[in-house]
Amino acid sequence: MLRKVQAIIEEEQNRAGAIEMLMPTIQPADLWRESGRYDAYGREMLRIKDRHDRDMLFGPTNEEVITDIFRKSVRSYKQLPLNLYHIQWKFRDEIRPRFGTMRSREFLMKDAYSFDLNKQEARRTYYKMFVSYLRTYFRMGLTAIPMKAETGPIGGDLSHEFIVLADTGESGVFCHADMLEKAIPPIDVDYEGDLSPIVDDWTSLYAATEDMIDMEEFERDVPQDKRVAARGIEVGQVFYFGTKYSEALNAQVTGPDGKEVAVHSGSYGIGLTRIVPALIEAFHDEDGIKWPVSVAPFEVALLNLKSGEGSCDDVCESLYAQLNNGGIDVLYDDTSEGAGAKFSTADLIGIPFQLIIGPRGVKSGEAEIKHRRTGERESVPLEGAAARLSALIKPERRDKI
RNA sequence: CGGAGUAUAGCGCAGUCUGGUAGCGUACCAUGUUCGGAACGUGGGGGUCGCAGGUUCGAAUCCUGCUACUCCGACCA
Repeated sequence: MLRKVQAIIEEEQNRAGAIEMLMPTIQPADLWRESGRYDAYGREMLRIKDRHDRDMLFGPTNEEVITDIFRKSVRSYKQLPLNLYHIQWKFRDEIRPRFGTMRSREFLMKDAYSFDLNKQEARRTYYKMFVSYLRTYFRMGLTAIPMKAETGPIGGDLSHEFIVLADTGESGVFCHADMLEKAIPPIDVDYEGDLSPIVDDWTSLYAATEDMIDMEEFERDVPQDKRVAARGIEVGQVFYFGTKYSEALNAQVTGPDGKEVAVHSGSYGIGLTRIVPALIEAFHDEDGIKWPVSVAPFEVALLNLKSGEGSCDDVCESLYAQLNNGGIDVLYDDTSEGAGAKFSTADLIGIPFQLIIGPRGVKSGEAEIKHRRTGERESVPLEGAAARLSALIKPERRDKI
C-alpha cells in the first residue's frame, strides 16, 4: 500500500511540474545554525555527532538542505520557477509517539520545496500544489478537506492543512458540509493556466481546525443544517513562507534588472506513513479493511475453495494467468484452509474483489465475484470472469480521470 | 515529565483479593469425519508467570526496587 500511495503522489507531483530528487537523512548542524533553527527547534530534534565530533542531526525537515542545494546551483531568475520534492524518512523525537504509524518518531514524508522570483509567482506555485493535493487524495479514494492552518514554527502567511474525517482523528475540525461533495479538478487540469478559480472555490466555504476555529464566524457563515463538527486526521500541509530561509541562507538569484534578490519559497508535505492508517480508518467495517482499488495491496483475491481438487485447481490457475496477463494484481489463495476461513481472511485483509471458485461453480461453469466494499455478489461465466473484473477494476484505479 | 493501567504458552485472556508449584480460548502437531462464510471428534507438544531482591516450609499470588508497553495531558505530518 505504501508503494501504491507513493506512486500516486509521484505521478501527481510530476504532473504539477515538480521534480523528484532525494536528500540525505543526516544533516550538518551548521546549516541549521545559519537559519537560526538549531536553537529554535526543541528536543524534537535528534542531535548526534560524527567521528570528527562534528554536530549532526537526523533531519526533522529539509528546508535548510534544499536551500543550500539551491544556492549552490541556481544563479539566474531564468532557472526559475523550480519545485523540487523528495520522499524520504524523517525523524522527530516526539514527546509521545502513538497510534502505530499515525504518530511515530520516524516517518516517511513527501516534501516539495518551491523557489520563485516573487510572491505572485510563488502564489501560482502554491496553487499548483493545492490542486495537485486535491487530486492526490482523491486518487487514493480519500475525501481530504483543505483547512486554514497555523503556519507553526516554519513561519509564513499562507497555509492549508488537508484533513481526512475520521472518528479517531487527533484534532477537532469544523466545516461546511458542501466541502465533502466538491468536484475534483480533472486529470487534464491546466497547471500552466489560472488555477485561482479552483482554489477560490475550495477556500470559499468555511473550514478550520479547532486551533483556528472562530465559532462566531463559523455560526455566521454556515447555515445550521450545513455545520459539520467532527474529528479529523491531518494528511498533508502546504505552506508559503516567502524569503524566510532564502534570506537567512543567502539563496539569491540575479533578477531581470541585474540585481540580486532573495527567492520566495514554499514547502508542501504529505505524510505517507500516516496516509496508510488514515486509509484504514476511513475504509473499514467489523469484518476488516475495505481498501480502495487504487491503493489496495492486491486488486483481486482469487479464492480456490477446494485447492487440491483437479478441476478447481485448473480453473483457478487459468484465471490467475488470465488476470495477470491482463495487468490485474491478483492474490491467489491456494491454501488448504476451509472455505469459511478463506472468505473471512479475504474480508479481513480487504482486497476489493474476491473471485470465488468452488466445485459447485466449476460444475455449472460459473464463478462468483464479491465486492468487498458493498458486500454485493454476482455470478459470472468462467470465461467472462477476467474481463468482468478488469471492467470493474480499471475505472476504480482513478488513474485516468 | 505529570496522571492511570498492563506484563502468565505464538496470539487473546483467567488465576493474584483469600500463598500450596498454572489454566481457558485460539494457533500448532497427529489422526478420522467434514468441505460455499473462520466445521467437529480423539490424541499430543509448548510457559525460568517482565526483571532483581525479600517474607515464607512453600510465591504467578504478599512486600521492596527496577524495566517495558498501552492510554490521558503538554508536542506535531
